Amino acid sequence: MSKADLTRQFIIEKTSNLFNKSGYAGTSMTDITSATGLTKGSIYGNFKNKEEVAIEVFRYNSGRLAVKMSSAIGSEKSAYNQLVAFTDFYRNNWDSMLEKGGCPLLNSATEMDDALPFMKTEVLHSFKGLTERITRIIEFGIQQKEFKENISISSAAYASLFLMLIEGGILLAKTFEKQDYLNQALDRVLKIINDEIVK
Amino acid sequence: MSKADLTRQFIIEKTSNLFNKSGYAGTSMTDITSATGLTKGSIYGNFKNKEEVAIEVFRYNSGRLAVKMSSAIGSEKSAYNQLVAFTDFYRNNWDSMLEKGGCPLLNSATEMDDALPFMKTEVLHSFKGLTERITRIIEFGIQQKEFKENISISSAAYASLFLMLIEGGILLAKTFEKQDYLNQALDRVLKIINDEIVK
DNA sequence: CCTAAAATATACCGATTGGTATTTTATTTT
DNA sequence: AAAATAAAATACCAATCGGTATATTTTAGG
Repeated sequence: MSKADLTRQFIIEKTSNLFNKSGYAGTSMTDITSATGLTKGSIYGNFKNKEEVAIEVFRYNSGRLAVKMSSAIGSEKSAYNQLVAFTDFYRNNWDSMLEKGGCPLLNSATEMDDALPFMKTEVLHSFKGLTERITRIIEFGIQQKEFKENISISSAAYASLFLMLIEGGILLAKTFEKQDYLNQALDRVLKIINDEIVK
Repeated sequence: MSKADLTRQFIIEKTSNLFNKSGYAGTSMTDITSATGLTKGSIYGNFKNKEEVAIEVFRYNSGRLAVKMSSAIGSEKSAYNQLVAFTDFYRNNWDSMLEKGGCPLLNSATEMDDALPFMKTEVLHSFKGLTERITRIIEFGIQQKEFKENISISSAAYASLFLMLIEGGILLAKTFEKQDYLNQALDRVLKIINDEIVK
């Protein structure tokens, strides 16, 4: 890893919470310099503009989420336990997610889709990655005869349904400052799994 | 209605989509003047600052949502039909909501809770109003012997669950540009009503 | 119709915005 | 250690930011 790459990574990490909390429009170059302790010349020596920093920060935030989730799910063998680990991931990491400014997918998606199209592709890609991951677990469970053969909606539909519930739960938990809302969403996800998917 | 009040209302209406789409940080005073055709002097003659415009715009946006929903629900007599009307409201008004920049509650809640606390109270109040409205319908249904006496979670818990599903559905529908996601969330709300609430 | 008041427009303010050219400082390579 | 190269700091840019004081226009009352 070259010095330049190291500094790039340093800038990304130091501003990751900043962008997630204040958004793209709400984060200034001065905010970035004070968060990193570097000067503007250094930032622009490593990134071509503010957009590029924001994109890399989003990739970092959503990437880290994906990695942490993978390690939580990966240790489980059965499809059922993988889905439980998926919900537990949100349950156990809520405090950490909250202090980082909440779910980067939710935050970026709401800011980007209207005014700032430059990151839409990134956000879309992250959402797809997450739903596909859950979809594959369900399909794996079906294949392993662990789950019903004829689930009433498609695996992908269940995956997106879970994501909606969880993102909605995050929204309310953050707004009302009560994790209970997220837990309620997660409990509902588990109920659906038990009632409709598990044999 | 005085001239001043009229102009205030005019400014609010003309900038309502602007704030909902670009957010508070992403909307400048110049944006406001071009959207209204008025000058800065006129804006500041009617509002004390940008914050006040944003607050009034949010009140207008969430208020209109509440009014339109009330008129959709209000014509129904039974609690069940009121809940169906509630879901149909989102189904039928999706296009309109989309071109206004999406759900103002979702948009404002995500931007406000970290960086801009001045509007948190407003957003919270709107969320509470919405959940209380649904809670009352469920309680009314129970009272009318239309719904089960012993629902498995509280009326308020069902109400917030529905809201999570719908806001999550809106998020995905907007991100993927497919109303199907919202419809899926709404179908799930109806399924829960039929399976767990209706006698 | 004239006058007082209210509302809007004009012109401006200092501060901050994103971004760049240039100089200074670190880091490699020879 | 000297020379070449890369990276970071300084100093600056025009443009825009939110906001205000003042002048002009519009409205309302007698």
